[in-house]
Amino acid sequence: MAKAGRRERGRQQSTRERLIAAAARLFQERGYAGVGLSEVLAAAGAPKGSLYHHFPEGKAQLAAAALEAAGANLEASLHHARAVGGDAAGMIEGYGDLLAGWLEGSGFTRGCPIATVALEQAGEDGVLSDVVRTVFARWRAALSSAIAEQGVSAGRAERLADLALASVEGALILARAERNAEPVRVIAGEIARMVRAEARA
Amino acid sequence: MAKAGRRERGRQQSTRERLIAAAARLFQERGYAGVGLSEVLAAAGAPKGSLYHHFPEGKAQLAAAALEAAGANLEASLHHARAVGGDAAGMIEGYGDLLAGWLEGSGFTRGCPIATVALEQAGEDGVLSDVVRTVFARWRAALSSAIAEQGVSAGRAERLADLALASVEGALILARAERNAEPVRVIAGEIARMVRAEARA
DNA sequence: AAATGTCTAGACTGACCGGTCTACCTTACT
DNA sequence: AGTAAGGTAGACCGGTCAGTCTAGACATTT
Repeated sequence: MAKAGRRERGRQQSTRERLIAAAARLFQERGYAGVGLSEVLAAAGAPKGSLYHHFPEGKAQLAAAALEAAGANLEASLHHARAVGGDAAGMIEGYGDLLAGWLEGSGFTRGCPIATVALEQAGEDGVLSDVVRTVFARWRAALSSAIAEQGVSAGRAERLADLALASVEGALILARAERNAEPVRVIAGEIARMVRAEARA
Repeated sequence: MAKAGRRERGRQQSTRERLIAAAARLFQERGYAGVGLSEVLAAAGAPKGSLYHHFPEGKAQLAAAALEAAGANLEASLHHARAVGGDAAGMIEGYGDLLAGWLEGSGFTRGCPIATVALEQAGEDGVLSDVVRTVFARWRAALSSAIAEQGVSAGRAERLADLALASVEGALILARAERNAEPVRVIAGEIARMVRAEARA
């Protein structure tokens, strides 16, 4: 059986996975500086020793792993929304619906999983800024390739992808501030309409 | 001379004003939790006693005053951009240019003066959340009234204002992450074009 | 000049921060 | 059985956090 350690008991998560999940949720809710390690450890049910065993470089490394995981997760949802929604516009609408649902389901504590940290860290240059950059790039690529497949030129598709991404990110800020998910749906719908119009043309 | 204390020496700022200015800049750059009071005090050149004299409720009260001041400042810039730009679309373009200039001038450390704190505090309900809400509301009102004056219906104008606000906020996130102000200008131009089209119709 | 209220000044406090360290438990291999 | 490796457990460390407190500087009023 080679590698099956205690971490494979049933379908429970390993300590490492629990740490990442707890960190992702907390950083999403209150940002990097706003969350202490003790809180992450409590949420994950793990002692400090485990954290520094799995993430020897500490908080920043844990946060990088958490943002990466959350980014990959949302990227998968994007691709799923595209498959379900049919075209790029449907993808954007589905994406907006998904996020609006997250907002409402969490009492507006969870918006974009990386935006808060992205803003906090925008000035610094460390691992976190790098992760943020690559996650955004992947989301943009997913959007722009979907738009380009609708017969929009590559350059124009990238612009529209930027616009879609920015609008939804901004809508999430407004929605969380007002505790009302409507802006997210409205704005996603608005952008979807715009993309649809250009795809037809 | 009644009220002229030492604070009126020349055109220097009072301690209170320096505290607010320093706090506004630092919170804009790195968020609420990411900035310690000692750092604000050092930047303002003031001792702790002065802070707690002017802001007896401490950090939160200082931050509220700082966000309010920054919000009013940007609102004034919005109105100015409207006067200079001629119409609502010009206002949005001018607004984008202004923010893009801030970004570049600060090495991408300063974006929206309230967005970072808005996201950090979105879950909590304290003074800060209230200030964030009212500042966004005032920005939106400035935008939507300008758009409505172009012959767009009130309801539609509000939607477009939401879209403009959200897009620019989101563009600021992307721009700071990538250290490139272009998205801000491009997206502001895109929204301006959209508003112009609807105003003509 | 005495008194008053405003503001400055910074030492100090207890709590919490991220990070280190040693000890121990469990599993796998021999 | 013995041992090494992987992982868990939490006490502990210096530093920094927001906030309190006492003292005094300064300007104005009486």
